[in-house]
Amino acid sequence: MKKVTPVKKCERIAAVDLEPALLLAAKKLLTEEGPSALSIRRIAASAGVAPMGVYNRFKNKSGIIEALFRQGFVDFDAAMSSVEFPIGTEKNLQKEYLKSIEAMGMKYREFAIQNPGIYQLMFMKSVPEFAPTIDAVAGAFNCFGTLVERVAWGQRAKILIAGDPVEIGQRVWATCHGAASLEIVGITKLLDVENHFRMLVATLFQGLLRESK
Amino acid sequence: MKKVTPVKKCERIAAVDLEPALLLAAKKLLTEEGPSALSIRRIAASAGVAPMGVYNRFKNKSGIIEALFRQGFVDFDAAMSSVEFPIGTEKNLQKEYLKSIEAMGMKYREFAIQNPGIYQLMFMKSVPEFAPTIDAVAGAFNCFGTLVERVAWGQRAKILIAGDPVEIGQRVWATCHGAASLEIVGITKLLDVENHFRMLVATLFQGLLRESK
DNA sequence: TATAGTTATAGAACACCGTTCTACAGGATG
DNA sequence: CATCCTGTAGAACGGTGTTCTATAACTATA
Repeated sequence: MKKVTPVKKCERIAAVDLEPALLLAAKKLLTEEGPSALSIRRIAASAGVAPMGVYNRFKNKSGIIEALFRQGFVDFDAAMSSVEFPIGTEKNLQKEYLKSIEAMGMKYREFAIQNPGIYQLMFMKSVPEFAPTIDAVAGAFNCFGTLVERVAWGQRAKILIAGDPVEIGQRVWATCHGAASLEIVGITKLLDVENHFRMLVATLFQGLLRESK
Repeated sequence: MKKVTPVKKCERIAAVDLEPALLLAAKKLLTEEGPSALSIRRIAASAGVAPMGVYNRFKNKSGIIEALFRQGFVDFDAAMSSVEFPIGTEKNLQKEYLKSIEAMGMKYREFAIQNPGIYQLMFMKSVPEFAPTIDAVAGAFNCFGTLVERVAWGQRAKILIAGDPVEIGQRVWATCHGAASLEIVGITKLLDVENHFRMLVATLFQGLLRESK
């Protein structure tokens, strides 16, 4: 028998583009019913296919969840990067800088509460059996770079205190994450959570300012 | 046949005190293998009993998890309350106050990283199918009262800025939780995470101080 | 002491889960 | 047309939470 070069997957045309349909179904289940609804059978059924349909497109359950994880960081990065940043008008620089920082904080919160399922998947290990691969984690850390750059920018402009911008960026991130995650899981007695978030970020940056009050 | 008053459960003497054994087994599984190891069958087997042994002591899986949840907050409260608080020596009051705040923060982190399974159960919805009852949540909020009191104390001593102590307490909590939870799930590039935690709390309180720098 | 009533127990059973295996249908290649 | 490969559905395996059933053990009464 003659040996035949296998037909490459990309050369075949699928009847329907199943992979996006599966991802969409998974995201929908995660958003509407939470992590425990994320089962292979339910994802497959939502996309109108047998469980094997998932295994044909992804390695296993972790595979499809990792795809959600990665897409989440892409969307997150887009959201954060959409926040305007001051150019450098000299006069009200500090004021404008802090305004854009506040806007970033509020954008962070907005992403978290509008995509709680994805947010928990990204930052809160909400699917116990899922651990992202090293590669996916590296991709996730890319968005952190944007934050670090903006911290470093504030330091160069003599607005923020000196120090490792990565470490200070992590302080900012931890602060936003703390408030957002407590809000998502509903651990708060506050009525105006949005204002609380704003005040928290403002307090942190008050402590990060180079100049005295 | 004569109607007999049922024997009350508390009057019976169990062969072994199974309930604590089950809770201990559950805690051990959670700590050593994570939330996905928390199955009725494994808990029961660890305690040397059939699955029904769990249902005889607790309503269902949520029941035994809620017991872990409640015990977690008791332990947490004990840890936090163990931190010394300044009496009021007038002279170095602010310094001592901030020192005790730092100690509380570090105690918070210590609890989280020494009991990551329990911490995630308490604050991070790590068991998707478990939601604490209203009663359990109310108990959980008790520990928050300690923090609020200490914030209010700092306000009365003119150390901290004015404002709703509950809201400000939540700022402190969110900050500690953000750093601790990111550390637990391993989302950080920092080498000295302990120092980062310390600096973060210090930064927040720098922003909460009434006096200028 | 003997009997009746209650409880806790083990084990089977049900529906679900992730995953793997098997058999089959459809299209591309020779 | 014959062959090969791929994607599919469905069954199957061991796991899960939960419920049901039958039995054993224990308490309380006659």
